[in-house]
Amino acid sequence: MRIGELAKRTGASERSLRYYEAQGLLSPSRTPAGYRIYAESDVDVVRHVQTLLAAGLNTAFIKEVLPCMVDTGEGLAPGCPELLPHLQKERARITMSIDGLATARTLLDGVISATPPDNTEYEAWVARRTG
Amino acid sequence: MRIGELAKRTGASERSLRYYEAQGLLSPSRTPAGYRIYAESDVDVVRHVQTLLAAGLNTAFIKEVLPCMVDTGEGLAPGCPELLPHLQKERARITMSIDGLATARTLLDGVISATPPDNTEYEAWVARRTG
DNA sequence: CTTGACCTTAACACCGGTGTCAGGCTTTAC
DNA sequence: GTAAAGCCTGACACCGGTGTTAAGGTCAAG
Repeated sequence: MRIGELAKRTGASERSLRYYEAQGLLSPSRTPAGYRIYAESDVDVVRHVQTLLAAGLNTAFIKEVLPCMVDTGEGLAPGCPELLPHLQKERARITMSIDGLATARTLLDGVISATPPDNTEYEAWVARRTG
Repeated sequence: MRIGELAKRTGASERSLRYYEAQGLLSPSRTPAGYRIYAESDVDVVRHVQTLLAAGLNTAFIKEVLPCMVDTGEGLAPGCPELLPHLQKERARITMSIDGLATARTLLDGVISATPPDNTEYEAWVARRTG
């Protein structure tokens, strides 16, 4: 498929897909005219990239990890031992991050539940905004 | 206390503390010479700021929320009704973010557990690095 | 008086993925 | 043949909190 379709199917912008390629995360083939042609499996690759990017991993590390995430149909391919330390560091960072987010959410919950049950003021505010 | 002590007690850099002030999150008093003097309660304020910043809220919104987080000793002060919609939006975003992080962690767990039990190569790599 | 720790403001730079625009080529549809 | 949609490369800008440095003021201790 071409870049437009991949963008639609993954939700990634064309800009991002080209960026991923520049970082070595994707290697689409090309038509004689230079158009990028992506394999069906690239849909999953992009999804993985999106997930890991959102989790704070950078493209350099994702590039190293991706080859270890090739699904051979029967589980994952044998992993990359030399990546293990960094892999575990990232995992720990993600866990810390989740904890921080949970703490922040609890903090917000406190504020939310402390909001006066009398929400006259809020309703007036909404009425003002929505005209 | 002065800025150096607050920095030590909160882990925030002096740079960050001055930035928070510039954004209206802190309003320390000043000595005649211009030194910032922080109240004891500012320690908690900074901790809240750190928590919310780490959760992706920006300083502009934190500035609005902070007054609603004044602990009156007996629970929180009555909240700010007009903030409720944004508050809930941020809460939802945090929850989405947690979900995304959990997904990423599961993905990494797959790679980690797919690493060959034979870690000869990794040990050799460690030996090489640690000399 | 001087040294050194601590403080002040101001300015510049960075990260790193993404938005966006310009100028131009290719393919598809009519 | 022509219009429209799609794709190409390249370049500039942004976010927004933080690091860092420069040039200087303040203050307690020796």
